[in-house]
Amino acid sequence: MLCRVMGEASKAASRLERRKTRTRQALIDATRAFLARRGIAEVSIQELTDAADVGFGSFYNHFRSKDDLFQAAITDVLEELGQLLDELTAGIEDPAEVFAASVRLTGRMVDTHPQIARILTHTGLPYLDSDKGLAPRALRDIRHAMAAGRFRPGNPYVALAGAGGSLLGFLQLWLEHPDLVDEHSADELAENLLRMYGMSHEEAHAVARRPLPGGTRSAE
Amino acid sequence: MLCRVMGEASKAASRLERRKTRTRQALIDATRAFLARRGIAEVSIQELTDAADVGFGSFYNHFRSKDDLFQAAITDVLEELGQLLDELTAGIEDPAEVFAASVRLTGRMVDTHPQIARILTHTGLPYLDSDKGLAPRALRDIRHAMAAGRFRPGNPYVALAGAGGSLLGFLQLWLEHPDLVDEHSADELAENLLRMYGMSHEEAHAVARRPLPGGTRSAE
DNA sequence: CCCACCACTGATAGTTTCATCAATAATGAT
DNA sequence: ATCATTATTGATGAAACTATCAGTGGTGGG
Repeated sequence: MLCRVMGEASKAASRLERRKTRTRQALIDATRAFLARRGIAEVSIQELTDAADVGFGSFYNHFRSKDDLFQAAITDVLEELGQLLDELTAGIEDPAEVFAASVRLTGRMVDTHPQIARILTHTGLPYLDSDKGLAPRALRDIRHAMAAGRFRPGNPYVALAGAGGSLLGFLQLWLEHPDLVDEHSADELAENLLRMYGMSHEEAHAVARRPLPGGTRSAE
Repeated sequence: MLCRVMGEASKAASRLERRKTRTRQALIDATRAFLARRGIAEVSIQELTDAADVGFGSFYNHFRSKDDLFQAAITDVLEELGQLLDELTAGIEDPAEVFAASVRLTGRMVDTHPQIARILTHTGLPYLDSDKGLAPRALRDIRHAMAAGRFRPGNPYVALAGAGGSLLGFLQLWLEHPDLVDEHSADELAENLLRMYGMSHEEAHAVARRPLPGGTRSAE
């Protein structure tokens, strides 16, 4: 309590704090892996701590309950994804194209980040209205595009629910039936959504086929 | 094994068979109630049999596992809902309107059948490609409308995933934020989807505002 | 009326999961 | 080097859940 000189000001309250953060993140990461495989709640705390290579007792140092950990893990995924999309679309001027590119990139995640895609289909629906992660960003993009006169949906929340739900449905379809769908289908989905928001066929087609930024690949 | 005279031919293999069906349905109904409240799997078999007012041991006479029962309950819901929609839209000629009316009626279920709406948001996504329930009916409607030249989506499966996902997203939105949405929003959603499928603004608006069939109300 | 049959029932044993806690190890200041 | 502080750890007892099974009761044919 006496050392307030450099402890917090420097970066990350020196070591002890970092150790704490590290085990916490280990638990979250392990949980993310499980969330991708099975749905929620079908895993014991023991399995999670084992997978995280952490003592069983450590769990209760960081989380009140299993649900608490699940929530943290999901928030973690959504926030990471949201930031990734923000970075990738940072250079795009047309707000409608920002939206379309976000949809196309997220749709492609079945290919690029299958783990995250599975987490989304297993747990995404209740987070369509979350104030963190993807939802607020999508709402922001929709509003930008509305302000720019490119979109004319009625209720923007209905528009958001429609887009988010469509995306989840698309991911689910691709994951379960890879034969019916490919990566260009994600472009088609984006085009569909642009039409839904009031754009003409031609305009929607053009915007949804522009070159995509960044080709970040990873198997998570 | 000797009496095949009137046993099966009459109606429902006389009493013993009916008793069996009754307890089975009691379990399914109780499970439906739980599915509406919490998500899947957060309930013990004991709770289910208690709620169904059935002996604990009876469970294993009818279902192999809890998951088995959940599946049966969900199928039960979806099938009932599908048949209801079929009945209500039976008199509509225009296939595009059949589709729109189905969407509008399902969207309104937050108001008319909140229990079923909750089951859909909790468990619906994985059933978007099921061969029973709503999905095959929606696909049928989409194909009818395509054949009639009223819809021009690209891949009909992408179209289906988009519509189903949008609906689930809408239900979720309404359930969690009743202040942002009302029953007319369901019409707006249908209109959005019609535009997504290639209809013009005017046409979509007209079709999505035609009078709805049947006003079946029930609190389930 | 009696008997064979079938679904129903709840107690039980065996397993799994949870939350706690006292002991241990790591950290950082003196 | 020493010590107070704090995170980590795995063992432990309690609680919950599952699957089974021997017994009960309703059903329908003889």
